[in-house]
Amino acid sequence: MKQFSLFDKSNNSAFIEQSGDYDAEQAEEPLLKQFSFDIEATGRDPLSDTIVGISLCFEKDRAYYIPIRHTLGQNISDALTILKDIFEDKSISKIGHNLKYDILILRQEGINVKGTLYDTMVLSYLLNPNKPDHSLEDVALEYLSHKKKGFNEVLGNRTSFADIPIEEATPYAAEDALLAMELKDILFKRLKEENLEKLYFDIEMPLIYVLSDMENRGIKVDSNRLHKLSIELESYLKNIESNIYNIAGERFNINSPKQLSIILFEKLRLEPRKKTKTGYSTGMDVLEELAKKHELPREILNYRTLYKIKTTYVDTLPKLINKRTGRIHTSFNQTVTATGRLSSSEPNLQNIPVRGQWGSRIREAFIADKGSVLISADYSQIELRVLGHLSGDKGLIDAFNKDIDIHSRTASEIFGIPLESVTEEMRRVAKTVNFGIVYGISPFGLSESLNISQKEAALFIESYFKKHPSVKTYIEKTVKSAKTLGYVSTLMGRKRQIPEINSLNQNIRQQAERLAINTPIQGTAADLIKIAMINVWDRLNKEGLKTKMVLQIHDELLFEAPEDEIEIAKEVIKYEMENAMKLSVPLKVNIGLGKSWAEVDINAQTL
DNA sequence: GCCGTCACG
DNA sequence: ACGTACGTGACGGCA
Repeated sequence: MKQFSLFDKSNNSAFIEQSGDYDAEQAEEPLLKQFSFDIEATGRDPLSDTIVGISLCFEKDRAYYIPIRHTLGQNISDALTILKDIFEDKSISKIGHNLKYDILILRQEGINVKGTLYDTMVLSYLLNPNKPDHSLEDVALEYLSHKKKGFNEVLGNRTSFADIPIEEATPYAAEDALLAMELKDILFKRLKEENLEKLYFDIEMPLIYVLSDMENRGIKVDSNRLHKLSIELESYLKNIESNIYNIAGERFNINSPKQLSIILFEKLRLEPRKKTKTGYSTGMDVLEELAKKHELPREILNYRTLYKIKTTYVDTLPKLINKRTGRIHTSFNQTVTATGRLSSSEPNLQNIPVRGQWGSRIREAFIADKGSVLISADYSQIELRVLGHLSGDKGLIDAFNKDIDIHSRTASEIFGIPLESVTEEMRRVAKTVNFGIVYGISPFGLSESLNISQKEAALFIESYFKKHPSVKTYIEKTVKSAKTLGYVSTLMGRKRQIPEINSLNQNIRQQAERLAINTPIQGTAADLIKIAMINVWDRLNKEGLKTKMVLQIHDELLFEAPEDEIEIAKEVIKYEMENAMKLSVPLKVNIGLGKSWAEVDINAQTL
């Protein structure tokens, strides 16, 4: 006798249906086109957890919960074998909330999900990328006015979902599948109304498969190397710490900006430069200035650098090495940023240090598997190329067509000198100007980051726009359109609402205008690399290569390739990235190669 | 749980 | 006069 528990929405209760035999036909239903599902697991880590049960919904108002590894109650042990066929059937669409998680956990069970996905979390994100929370609880509340119990609420003081009696587990689990089913219709209808269907099917939906593959693969990290680094950092920190106490004439908590303020601005009577909400700023730019007058700020800066490196990276990364795989598996979040970029967390592998000696030494610990190498491929000046395309600016297009160093070119323009006469310093200034343009430049912002007067900054901006009138009109056109429509969009039609664009408060309005300028540029670059990821991934699969995409860092992709595949992998990667989109400027990708991430960076520079 | 700080693109 | 570069995530301090 097997148990099949059913949740019936009409009387809002769950019950256990006794059925003589578990009938696959009954669950599958003939002519099944789509179904929604949700997996309950032992914890929250898809690479270590096992499935406790699965809820399934084939039609609205009725969902099933299939206990697979419940401690309390009978289980249907062959359910996964039966379900494998429908999960792997390309012609059956899968509906769920955060399907990347379910795909990952099903893979641990040997199930390779295929076919069209309707991910209500991703759908909600595309409809409103400003929404801070796309959890099922929050999306159901917004679109269905339905208050759903949180997982922890249901769990209570029990440790695992498996410890919840089936009678209690069923309504909770079944509700998730039901909600996803209901939300799919509502969200998808809205998606079509907003003309976001193509963006979903061409980019975000296939990307779910790519990201789950990357997370599943992970990256190898040499914890021995990091351990040695930690010991070295520890001794440096001890020295700097006692040096700081000597200079200050007392011991205090260096990590407390509040205590540091007292030392700097009261005891030593140094001049405060900036205020924060809570007091005087002790940020890097301020300490950099103060360092000219006193020796303490420099030591604080040194301390902070090393402390950051040690606590955030060197000591933390080894703890996140997965026991089963021996590798680090980050989460790539697809529904976080307002612009369409990905983010990475637990750990964030998109902000691993790169500058200075410590950057290299940390990246030396990111290594390829035995017999493989790491290949990095990064887009050169992606955002400025996107700006060139979006604005149609002749100067930018010409520069990229001729493959001229763009910052040097800008320098020659804003300083009014020939390209050959541009100095390193002028190039540095021009680089900042170029960044500023992409961020929605203001004289204040530019003056702050260049440490010049607002007047001088305004002159740079003026001369830039004189040389690039199309960029100026493009920016004006974008802001104007944002004011009329209330949103801006990327080349692929991704939208970001800018509700503050018509604010009467000047500060808020100007900030909104900068978002309106920056979002189409940053967002189009995000669209572009996402397309490249999908195309590279497809090609690698189709050609049966073992090369694996492991990281995305906004304009860079990192791969792990078997040594005998290096040449073909490089070719596929470069080609697919440079041809991800046909723009009015060429796309350029630099390739680096090495046994560690540090080596890859060095090689990329010299290649 | 927020704030300041700082790592990355 | 005011407060301002765009997008993230993680850490320690502190209430």
